[in-house]
Amino acid sequence: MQCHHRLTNEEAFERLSTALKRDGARLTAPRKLLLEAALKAKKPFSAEGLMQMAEALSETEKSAAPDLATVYRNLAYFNEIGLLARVDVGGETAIYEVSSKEQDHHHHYFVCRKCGKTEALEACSMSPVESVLKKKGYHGLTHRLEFSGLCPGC
Amino acid sequence: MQCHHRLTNEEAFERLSTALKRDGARLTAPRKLLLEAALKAKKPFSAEGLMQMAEALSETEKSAAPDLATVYRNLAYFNEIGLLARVDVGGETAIYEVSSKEQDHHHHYFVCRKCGKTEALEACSMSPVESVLKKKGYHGLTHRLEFSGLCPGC
DNA sequence: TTAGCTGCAAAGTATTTGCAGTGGT
DNA sequence: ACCACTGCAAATACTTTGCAGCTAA
Repeated sequence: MQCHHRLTNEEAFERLSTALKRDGARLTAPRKLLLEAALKAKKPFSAEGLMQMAEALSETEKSAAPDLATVYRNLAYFNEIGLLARVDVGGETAIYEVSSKEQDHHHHYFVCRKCGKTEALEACSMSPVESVLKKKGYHGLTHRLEFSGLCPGC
Repeated sequence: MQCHHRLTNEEAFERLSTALKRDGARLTAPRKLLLEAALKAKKPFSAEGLMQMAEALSETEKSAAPDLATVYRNLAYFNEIGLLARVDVGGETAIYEVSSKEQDHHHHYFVCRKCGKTEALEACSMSPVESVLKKKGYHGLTHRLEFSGLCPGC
């Protein structure tokens, strides 16, 4: 199993247009700009962060930067259709990242209970739980394994 | 490996008093009330939720219910000393639960990306990653495995 | 007695919502 | 033309912080 293989731009836009058609939703300029910004991101981002990235892009394109409320609304939509995945790492702000190509994509983190330091881990171990979920009717699965405790310095 | 074996009340209070001594901190009435409330909880709780539970208890004891700010301060302290563990399940509010007896305690959840429905899972699979972390100097480890996707109804 | 802790109130940050106007399809 | 979507602004939710008085050790 492979980790961290994100969707390509083409795959992402195709997934979006399929969902849009299905939902009777529209491909607006802010929507497109936000997805482009998300795809360029090298790290998970917050709503605020995505808006700033879109802001930077909007100078290239002729459109204006999207409003924060619009960012939140689209983040929710992208998450719902599986384009982005919400990643809850200890902090107070919700952060997102582009979903992986594989259904069984997952992430490993370590979060220090004291200083909040986060470290990404490499090792992978696929859980047998996922197959149980699939049998129950869950779909579009993603999973995340997070460790917490105290880091060497704390 | 066993799951969901929470600390007993005695163990919890002993862990607290040890930490208090070490930190030069004090066992105050609100602190005690909050821990008692947390220990009685049958489900993970938010700051608001813990305050309400403490409120209920405070009628039995003769003390008053703690202020919300005090709840947040103690939640942070309890989390730091490993008495409680912060559990980030999709939502916007931080929730906590009483830590397990074992160091390698973990939780399995499924969170629906659309309706937010959360389901607790039973299966366990210990990750080999934890031993790597221990070698690196991390301690007081806990881990959590969370699945997300769409539930049968969505 | 001396800090740590608390309640209260105010500030700060994150996220959501109402609404009138704009723009995809 | 219809209706989803947007920007703007206000509302809401959550969490943190400052401070003066209280109290455990």
